Amino acid sequence: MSRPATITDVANEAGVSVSTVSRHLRGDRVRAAERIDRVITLLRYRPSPAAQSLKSGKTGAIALVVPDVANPFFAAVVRGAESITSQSGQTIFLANTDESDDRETEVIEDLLSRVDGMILAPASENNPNPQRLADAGVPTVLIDREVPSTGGFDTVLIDNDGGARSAVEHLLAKGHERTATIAGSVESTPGRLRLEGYMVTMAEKGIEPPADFVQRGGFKEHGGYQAMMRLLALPDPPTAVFVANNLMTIGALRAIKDIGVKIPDDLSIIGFDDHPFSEILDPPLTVVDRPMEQQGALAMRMLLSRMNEDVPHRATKRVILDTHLVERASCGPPRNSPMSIGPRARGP
Amino acid sequence: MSRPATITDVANEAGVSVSTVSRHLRGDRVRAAERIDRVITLLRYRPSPAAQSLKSGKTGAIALVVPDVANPFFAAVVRGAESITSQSGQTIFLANTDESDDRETEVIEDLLSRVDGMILAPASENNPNPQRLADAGVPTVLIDREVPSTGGFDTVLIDNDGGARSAVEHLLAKGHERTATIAGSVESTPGRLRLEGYMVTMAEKGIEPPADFVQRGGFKEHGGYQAMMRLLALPDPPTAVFVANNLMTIGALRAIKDIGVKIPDDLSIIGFDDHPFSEILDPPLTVVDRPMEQQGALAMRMLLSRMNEDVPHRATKRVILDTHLVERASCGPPRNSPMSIGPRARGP
DNA sequence: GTGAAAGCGCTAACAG
DNA sequence: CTGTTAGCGCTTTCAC
Repeated sequence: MSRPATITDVANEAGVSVSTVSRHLRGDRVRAAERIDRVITLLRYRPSPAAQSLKSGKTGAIALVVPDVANPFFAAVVRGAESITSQSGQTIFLANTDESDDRETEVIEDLLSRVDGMILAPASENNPNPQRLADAGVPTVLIDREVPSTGGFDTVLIDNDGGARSAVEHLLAKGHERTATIAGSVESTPGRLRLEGYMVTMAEKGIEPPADFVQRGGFKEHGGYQAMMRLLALPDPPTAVFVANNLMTIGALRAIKDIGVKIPDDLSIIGFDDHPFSEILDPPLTVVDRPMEQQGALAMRMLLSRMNEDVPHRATKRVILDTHLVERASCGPPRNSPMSIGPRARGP
Repeated sequence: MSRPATITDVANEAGVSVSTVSRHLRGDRVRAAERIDRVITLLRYRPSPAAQSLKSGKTGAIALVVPDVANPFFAAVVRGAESITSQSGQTIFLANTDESDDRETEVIEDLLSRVDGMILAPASENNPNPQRLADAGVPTVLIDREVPSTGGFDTVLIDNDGGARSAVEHLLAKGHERTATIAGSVESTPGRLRLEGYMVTMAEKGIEPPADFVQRGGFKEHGGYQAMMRLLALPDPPTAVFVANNLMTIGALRAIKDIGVKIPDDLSIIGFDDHPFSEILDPPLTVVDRPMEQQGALAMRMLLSRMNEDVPHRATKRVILDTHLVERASCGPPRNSPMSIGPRARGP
């Protein structure tokens, strides 16, 4: 518990110079290798990251900045990213922005000079933070969300539009002309694109949903609850709802339970992002799923290769992963529709 | 995007010495204050954390090391801890150990010299990592889990034993002599104590559960699934199960669904740790809950005060937070029991 | 109030 | 292969 040993302590104790110790540490062959190793363990020597990075300009760390660590999607992204770095010897610093641009600014300012690279899921699209990173020369890859105004970032997205489309088409195919949506934060890429996917798909079928059928939920459970409550209170409520993310879906389902609406008889519901509990709900939840860990792993691979680059300005990569529909049992035909005749039908 | 500005650049540009700039930055009154500020923004100057900590020995960062960021409990702990640091100007580095001692060792070795303090939920109780931190002189507070062998840490626990007891007593009160448990990792504090709570409470009622009634689930969803499958495959299965954490409960419920067992008619189930989805399950899940964010906030407060300490060896604090039972509808009387007579009874 | 200068622990020339 | 030495950017005496 005394003062931590420095490289000088090791050198003295081993009877060599600091450069020899340093070389040995970096992998060069040295005569005193064994002796140095012995002294290192004896003294519990650990190189000081501060000194190393002051000298080298490298920190050996990567930041992973996400809006919500508690969201199972981002937890999966973290797992995916970690699975890649475990090879590379880089440390990951995880940070949470709570879906707030301001918090994100703070976090980034703080991490900026402590890391060699950053994976960022920006809280919103019109947000100067990624540009800040670019200005500071920190290699950055954007994940799940992009910032159109300031190009030049490698990005790993999913097909939000296509995912939303497949969800809405699924509902439409069951006969739900009265399909509503609970959108996330439309300032963010997934929020905007999933809403767009809903609107466009509806329009293609010649349906113009009433304004009330588009509710905002802000990506959090509470927002999903409120939004569903508003939908259910409508004089002429929807027969189906597309909820644009996992957390909001939990909230929406709570509202549905509180009101006593029956799924799928009274209301069909489809979520975005799968979750282990989707299967154990009653009825099991139909969702749009996507390769979450893969998204994290890919982003990390892209970042690593970007960081190891000699020429800093290679062309920008933008990859879009596919979603797929996992059909379970939360979507049925609307009540009173011709399609609802059958064992499940209950109406007059 | 050129070389980041240093304090020397600022000093030159402002026409003062570096020490004046440094003093201004640290809050001293300086004549050139305004001019310096202007130059700082002009040059986008940011002090280098590496240089600062090399000089001062402080890093301005705190590590929060948990076994599983994806577990909603730890996500809540993170939120709680962040709510405290946002005042203190410290950065939080979050790290994941995946419930593995070895991974934890790596992570800690890596973070050791990058932070001023650490909040750690050790993967297991017989694990040298906390001792490693103590040896290195890093102020540490343990959360949720302790390491009995090496005392001397401030610790924030919950009443695992009492929580388990209340769960088992709840089941017993409904008439379930045949109560089984799905335990977490018994190498960890909560795993060990919750199992102990189960055993002791059963014993007090004069019940000795068959060996098969104690299943290990390792705190992950998959383990809970497997464990419940084994329980359900028993020639004489339990009528109630106490599952020792949230993730395993999801797995257990999946197994129950797969097999087609009905809750609570065929089987009662009680979980540990509440979750938003507990309410939307059918039937809603009865659980033992605890103040999660508070646990994180408290740990951070204790760490901060420990870090600001002059005398390094104040007496160790150990706080234990209470749990409470949230009764919903997943526990009923056992089938065929006298208590099951009533509207819910279905047996012969 | 201010500036000059030493030095935190390490790496990377540069000489041997 | 090895040792000497000059900083990396910053804080902090120490003198003014």
